[in-house]
Amino acid sequence: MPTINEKTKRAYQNTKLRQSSTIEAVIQLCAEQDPATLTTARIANEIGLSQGALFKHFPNKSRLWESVAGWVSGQITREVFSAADQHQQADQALEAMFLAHVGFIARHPGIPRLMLGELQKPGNGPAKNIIRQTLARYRKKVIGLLDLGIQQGLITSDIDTEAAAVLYLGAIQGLVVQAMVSGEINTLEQAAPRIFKLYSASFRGMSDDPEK
Amino acid sequence: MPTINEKTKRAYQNTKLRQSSTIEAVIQLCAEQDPATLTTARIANEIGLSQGALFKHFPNKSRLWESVAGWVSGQITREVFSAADQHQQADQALEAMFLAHVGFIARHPGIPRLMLGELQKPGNGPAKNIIRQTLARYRKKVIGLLDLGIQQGLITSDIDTEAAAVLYLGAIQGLVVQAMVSGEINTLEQAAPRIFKLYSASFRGMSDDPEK
DNA sequence: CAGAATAAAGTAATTAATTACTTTCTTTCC
DNA sequence: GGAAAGAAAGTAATTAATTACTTTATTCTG
Repeated sequence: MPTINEKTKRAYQNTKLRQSSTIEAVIQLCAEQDPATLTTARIANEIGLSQGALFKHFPNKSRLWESVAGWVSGQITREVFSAADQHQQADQALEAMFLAHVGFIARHPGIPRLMLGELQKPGNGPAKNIIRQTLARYRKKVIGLLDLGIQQGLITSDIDTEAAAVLYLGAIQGLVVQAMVSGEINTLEQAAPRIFKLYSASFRGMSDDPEK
Repeated sequence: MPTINEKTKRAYQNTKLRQSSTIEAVIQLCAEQDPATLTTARIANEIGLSQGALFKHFPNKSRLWESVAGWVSGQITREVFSAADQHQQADQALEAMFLAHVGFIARHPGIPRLMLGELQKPGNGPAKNIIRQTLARYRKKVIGLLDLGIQQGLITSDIDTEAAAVLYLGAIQGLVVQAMVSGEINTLEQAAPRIFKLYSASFRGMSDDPEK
């Protein structure tokens, strides 16, 4: 009953399977290579396929990137948002989101390179737009949670929510880029809580510490 | 006495002049194009030179990138550090540094793309190392100022300085990437003080507001 | 067996670098 | 100071390698 390991066993796989293998391979490869230098030959080789055969499953390279961007967008949104939705208190939701995002990146180290690589390109490519929309949705979620936190009295009411959203995303980026530079992806999850604690100090501010 | 406008007047320019023109052109081009797609032909055309002639002034493309990285590193370090050194109080120095950095990027919008593009590449290319060292030096400067601020009683003594340095760089990155995504470089300098104000709230924390 | 999947070979375009040769600038020497 | 000689900077064309994508023929699979 070849249900689970169908991917590795069968020699001839249908397009749907090949597509998902390809996306997985691209994300894997981005962990060790600049996306801009990723060739169709390298991708095909990674999934044990000839270069030409790749084009039976994707009409062109641009569409391939579009698929990858779509997968990343869906996955990151699902994981991060669901982490947030498990908490009633806004500050806890923000922290859960933060840690979920960093954890996701730690499990898929190629993704920052992938996203930055797309945003790098000027103009409005389809893949870039997907990433852009994902960031915009993310931003709105953060602002929404900050507003909720103000209502709940957990966040200073005089906070600049737009700036706080930028700083939130910047905190993640800073963390990730720092890890990318030093080549230590393993330190990511370890450092994440420290960064968030500092970040949250900017909007807790006040003197009231209910838990201590 | 052809001293000033030598660049535009002379048809045959010496290597030193051509090198600086090339660096300038590359940074200019990065503002509107992905560095990874920048060809020697495009660069040569920008400075009014044939493609082949470029190799009279640089032995190869890699060395060209190295020169560009070196220029960026020197310039950013000089401008940002000198801005910081004009203040005695650590918090003011940090703010001046922050604004100087953002201002520098606003004047050279291609630089983030350039630096991110280099950091994108895995391995240890010479150009990447220059960028890496620049960031490391920058990080140390920030940590040094935070320590000074603690001594001066301007910064909470229980602060996690390493995390604060990461968040500092992340704040700039977040700001810049946000602007890159939305395509609005003009909003950069406008938003910068708001971000820094929020950032600094994370280490001022306490209730004492000497100025209000 | 019929259709889908694959490998293998081919194409046209692009790119960094080289080459053969020309033009301009700089130095030398009378 | 001015011509002659040499160094430096320039062009235009070419090369070898690489790339995304196509075509053809073969092999697997329901």
